[in-house]
Amino acid sequence: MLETNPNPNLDEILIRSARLMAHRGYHGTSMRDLAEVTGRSLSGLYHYFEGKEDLLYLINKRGFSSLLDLAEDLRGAGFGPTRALKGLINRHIGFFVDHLDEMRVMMFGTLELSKDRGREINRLKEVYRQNVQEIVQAYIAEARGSGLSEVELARKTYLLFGMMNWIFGWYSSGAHGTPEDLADDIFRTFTEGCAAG
Amino acid sequence: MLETNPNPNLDEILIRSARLMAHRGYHGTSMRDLAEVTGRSLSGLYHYFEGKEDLLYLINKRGFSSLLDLAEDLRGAGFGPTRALKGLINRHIGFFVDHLDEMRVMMFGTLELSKDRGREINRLKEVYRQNVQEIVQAYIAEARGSGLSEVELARKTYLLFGMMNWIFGWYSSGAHGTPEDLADDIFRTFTEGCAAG
DNA sequence: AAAAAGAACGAACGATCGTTCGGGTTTCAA
DNA sequence: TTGAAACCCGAACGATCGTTCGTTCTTTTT
Repeated sequence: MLETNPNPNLDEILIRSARLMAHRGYHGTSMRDLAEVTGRSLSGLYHYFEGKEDLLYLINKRGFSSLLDLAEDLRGAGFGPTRALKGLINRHIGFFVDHLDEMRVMMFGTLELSKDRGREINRLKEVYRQNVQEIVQAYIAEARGSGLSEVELARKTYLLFGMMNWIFGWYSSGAHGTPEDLADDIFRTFTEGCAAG
Repeated sequence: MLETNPNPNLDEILIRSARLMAHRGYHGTSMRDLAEVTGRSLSGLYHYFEGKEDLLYLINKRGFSSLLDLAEDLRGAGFGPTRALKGLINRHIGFFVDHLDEMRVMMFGTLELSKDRGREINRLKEVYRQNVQEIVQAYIAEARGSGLSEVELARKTYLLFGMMNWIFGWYSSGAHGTPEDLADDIFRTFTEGCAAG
């Protein structure tokens, strides 16, 4: 028997809220807007959340946790450097495209969160970034035979994140190819440059 | 005699406003905050601007116009594909780092602008993007001997923008090298892949 | 010196914000 | 069938929002 979702309502509220916040920003979206779009009354929303910040926190926490799960799944597969890098880009882009609105909200940053919650989310982000950085490091070590300085390695990792995350502003699967095409393009550009293929 | 700034007050207001908006978002920054940080009274601000949206519009318009000027300067220099691409990345990153806060505001999008003003800013963005795309196209045509489909070319251009623009979230010149190092890293990664050098 | 224009201000406007409160339904195990 | 827990609501709270108003001080022009 399949495990049922422990709280389908909360899931749907978060998804619909992210859809609104993605297009208006956190401060630009009111609790009244969120109540309307989730088919509830304003006060009814507070049955599920302590406040507006809760929504932003949960969207971020679930999103980055999922990304982290994907990365640690990949680590368990025991791929070599090339397949690991390819797999990571595929998973990241796949998740991104499947959760475009939540990812857009996550890209805006966590400055509206409380100090503790902001730190928690940034910790998740940083752990994920280090996972990716290890994969990048392994790939580069294999491809060029020698390592990179810490600064250079971090920079390269950020450049990869740039290519992957910037899609929040332009990608639509209709006009720019399938997610698989996109992931493949990023992999080839990052490993061989833009004239590859 | 040097041409003097036609309105130094307005310039400083825009810069200080961008600094605040970059860290709190448009809706998260109140006119009272902006009045305080610019050393003026709330109502005194309205002597320079019709309203809050004016500030966002002017920050965007001045920023993208400057980028566009840089790109058309470059076109006038008559460089070959490789030097043109290198020059563009250098200029873009240089301007970005010199105007980090304004660029951060510009990255957030223009959804808070009126329909007409939003269209105007998006037109500036699109013209700049096409300038960059032509440079990318010329480089790829030379490097691999054959062209790319329209979809692939646009995608590659967006990937370059991703590497360049994503720095708004992570780059600090102290910890990640000089702007010149960064621009060089992006150029080499985009043209030869992450293991180049 | 007088007049016009520019720059800045405190006080207040209506609107909307996030949140709270007191009370209703519905659901379901005991 | 009864009672408790979960779910949901309309109405209102104080705070803050962007904006406007009438007025004063300062600078420039005539």
